[in-house]
Amino acid sequence: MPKQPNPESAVQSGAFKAFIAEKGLRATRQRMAVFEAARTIQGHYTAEDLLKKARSLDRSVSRATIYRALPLLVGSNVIREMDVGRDQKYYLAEAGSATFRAQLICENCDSIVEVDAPFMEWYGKAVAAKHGMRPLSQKLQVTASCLNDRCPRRKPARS
Amino acid sequence: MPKQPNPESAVQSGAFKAFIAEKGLRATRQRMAVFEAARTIQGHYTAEDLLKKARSLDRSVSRATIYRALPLLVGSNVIREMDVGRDQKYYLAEAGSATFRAQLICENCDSIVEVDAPFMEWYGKAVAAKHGMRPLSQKLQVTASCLNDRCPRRKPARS
DNA sequence: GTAAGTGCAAAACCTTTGCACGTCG
DNA sequence: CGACGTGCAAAGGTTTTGCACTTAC
Repeated sequence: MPKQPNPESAVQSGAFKAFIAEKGLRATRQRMAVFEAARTIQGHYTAEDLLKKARSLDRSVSRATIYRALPLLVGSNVIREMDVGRDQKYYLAEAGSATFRAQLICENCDSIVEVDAPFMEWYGKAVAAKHGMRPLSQKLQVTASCLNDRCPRRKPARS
Repeated sequence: MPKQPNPESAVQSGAFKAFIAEKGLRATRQRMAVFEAARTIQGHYTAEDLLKKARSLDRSVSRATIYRALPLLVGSNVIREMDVGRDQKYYLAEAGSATFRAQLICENCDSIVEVDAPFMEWYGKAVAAKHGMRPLSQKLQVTASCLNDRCPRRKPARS
C-alpha cells in the first residue's frame, strides 16, 4: 500500500475545490471525503453506502453531512441522482458521457444497468414543445426480471 | 339531487365485486367506498386525496384502509400507481387504453399530463431481451416547466 | 360463528433541520 | 475572529403494522 498520490484524484479534487471556491463555500475535510467517496464508488449507491465509504476515508463524517453534501455533488455534476421507484434514492458517479441513458432495473437482484439510448434525446423537447413547455430532463426506465442465471447479479455490467 | 342509481357505477362495481370474490376477499362497505372514490377522481391523485374522497362517500373510512386497499385496486387494474419522483405516490383511474403513455410533469404547477407514446412499446422488450431479461414494465417521464401562462395549471389537459 | 377487515395509534423509514460547537479562511 | 460547516438528536412526512373490536358471509 504505497502512499503515492493518485494523479486522477488530484485533478478531480482540484476541479471540485474550484467549484467549491466559486460558490463561496469551504473545502472542509468532511466535504472532500464525501466528494472522494462519491466519485470513487462503483455502480449505483445509496446515501447510506456513501456514508460508509466516506467514513472509511474520514471517520468523522456524519449522516447529516452526507445529505448536505449530496445537492452540491449533484449541482457540480460530480454525481447524478436517480429515482428508480424504490424507497431510497440512488446515485452514480458521472461518467461524463453526453449521451442520454436509460436504466434497466432488475426486480430480482436489485441491479441497475445503464443503457445508452441516444435516440431518446429528441423526445423530451418534442413533447414539451407540443405542450408549450420548456423541457428540463427526461427519464426512461425499464423494469425487468432476470431469467435464471443470465442476470447480471449485482454486477452493473457494461452497457 | 335525485337518487337514481348510476348504471355505469353499478356495472363497474359489479366487476370489482367479482374480482374481490374471486380472491376470496370481502366486499366491505369501506372497500367499496374506496373503490368508488378511486375510479371517480379525475386526474392524478395521492393517497390523501383518495382518503378525502372516500370519506365523502363513507365517513368511517380510515387512512389505514386506504393504504390496504390501494394494492388491491392496482392489482385489479382499477387504478395505476405512479412514481414521479415526488415524496408521495400518485394514482390514476385506469382509462383502459392499451397504448403506452409517458408523463409530462410540470415543475411549476404540479400538473401531470399523460401523453400517448405508442412507439415506445418495443423499447422495453428490445433492451431487456438484449440483456437476457424478461421485460415487466417501462416508464418514460419528461420533466418540464410551463412558460408563463401557457401551462395547463392543475388541469391535466387531454393528451 | 369465525376468519377477514377495520380504526386507532404507534412504529418504520429515509431525509431534513435546530442548535450549540468547531474550524476554515 | 466571524461566518460557514458539522455532529447530534429530534422532527417531518408518508406508508406500514400490531392489536382489539367489527362485520361479512
